[in-house]
Amino acid sequence: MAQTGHRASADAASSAAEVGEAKTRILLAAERLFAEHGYSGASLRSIMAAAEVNTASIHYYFRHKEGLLRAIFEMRVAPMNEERQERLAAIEQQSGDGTPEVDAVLRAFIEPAIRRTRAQGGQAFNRISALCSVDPDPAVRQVVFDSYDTVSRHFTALLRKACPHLTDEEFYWRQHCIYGSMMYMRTDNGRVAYLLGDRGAGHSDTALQQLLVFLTAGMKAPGDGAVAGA
Amino acid sequence: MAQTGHRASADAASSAAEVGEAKTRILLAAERLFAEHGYSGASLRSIMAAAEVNTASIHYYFRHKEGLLRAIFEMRVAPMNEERQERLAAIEQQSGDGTPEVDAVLRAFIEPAIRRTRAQGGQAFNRISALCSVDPDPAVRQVVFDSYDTVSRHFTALLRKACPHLTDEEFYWRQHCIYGSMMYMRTDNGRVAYLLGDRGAGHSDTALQQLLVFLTAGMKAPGDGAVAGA
DNA sequence: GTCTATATGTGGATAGAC
DNA sequence: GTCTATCCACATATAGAC
Repeated sequence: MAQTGHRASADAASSAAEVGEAKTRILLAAERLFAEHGYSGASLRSIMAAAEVNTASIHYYFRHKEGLLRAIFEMRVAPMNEERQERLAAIEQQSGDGTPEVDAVLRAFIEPAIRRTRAQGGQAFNRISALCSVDPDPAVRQVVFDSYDTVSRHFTALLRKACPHLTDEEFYWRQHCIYGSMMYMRTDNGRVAYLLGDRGAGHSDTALQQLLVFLTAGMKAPGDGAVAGA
Repeated sequence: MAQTGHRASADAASSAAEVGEAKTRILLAAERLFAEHGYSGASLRSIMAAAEVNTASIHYYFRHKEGLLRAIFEMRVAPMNEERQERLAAIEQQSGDGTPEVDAVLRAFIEPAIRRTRAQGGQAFNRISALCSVDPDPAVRQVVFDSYDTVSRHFTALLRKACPHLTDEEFYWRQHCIYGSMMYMRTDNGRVAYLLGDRGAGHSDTALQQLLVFLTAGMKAPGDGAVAGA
């Protein structure tokens, strides 16, 4: 009830089921509408109507539209990134100077991003994240970059160590396949799960499983150097 | 010079280097700006300014913004789809009742889409196509759907025959990886090549090569049925 | 066919009363 | 902190003269 002065944090979602203070209602409504129509496609007016707040409140709490988007990202990405970092660090420590397992590195990075079915906004955010990651608007790209860059670098460095059979250029392009596959999976998965609610849980598991199998095989495939080995 | 009454066709790009009649200038300017800022991010005003035409001409030639987008798609996709269909049909005929090669089917579908470096608008369109394929706007999705659906179905059917080791659900999700990888590759590839001009040709070849290696490995990876074979 | 001027709608953001 | 009323920029689209 109190603490409206605090910035948007991870517990915003958990307290959502309760009475719903204005700020939380705005965040959840925005998340839903951004997922449905994209960032630029969802107007502040439609968000205000869905959240049942007045015209000025969004600017009061979030300054501007971009601030609202950023708040949503901070709310959702923080716990995801924590989990990713922990798991990546564990792999790093375990493998020492050797080459880590491709499969494990991919799973550590991807699973926390895909498996977000609880707190019903989680799946909607999957779709937002996917859409924003290819949005041409520099402001949007900046939000995405700020949210993911640190962990992504960590992931990339570790995955690179796991793929000594690839040249830098080969690795570069294959990484595109990883991000693209994740991105596409999240748009659809987000849409499906949004429509199906909790019934989408089974779908989500299969999707994750197939994604990991696919990407692992793709990264392990020999480069130009090795001809038929591996 | 004449034939301004004809609808936008494949030769619009080739005659672009000439004097440049208004309609062609609009098409090329729109292609460039849609690629740069996305469909909804590029205003008709900015397009008119770039094409050096007046406010009314776009509506005169294309009725509305969506008509302009559709004209661009028709101009670029028609030849691409022809090539795809030919190559898919060739594989189909060659393999008869047997199972076609995964590698060949993927290449037939993907190569015509990625290798579009000539007619400098080709790469810009790659990016437009990628962006629009995940655009939440129903009108945009309709344009994309109308352009690609027929050939996509053909491709899917043939690829399905090439993957008897997968269940329908496994196949469904792995297809997401294909479309996602293509999509992401095309956004970047389109951006890079747009900035680099013809110097991006080498990049384009490597990108295509790695994409095919990656996707082939991913699709060939055994499903749940087969455990360690292949 | 080509242009200028403008209609009409909607967006984000603010001022200022309560 | 909360609300109403409004500003202003910019979008698509059209009317109608030349």
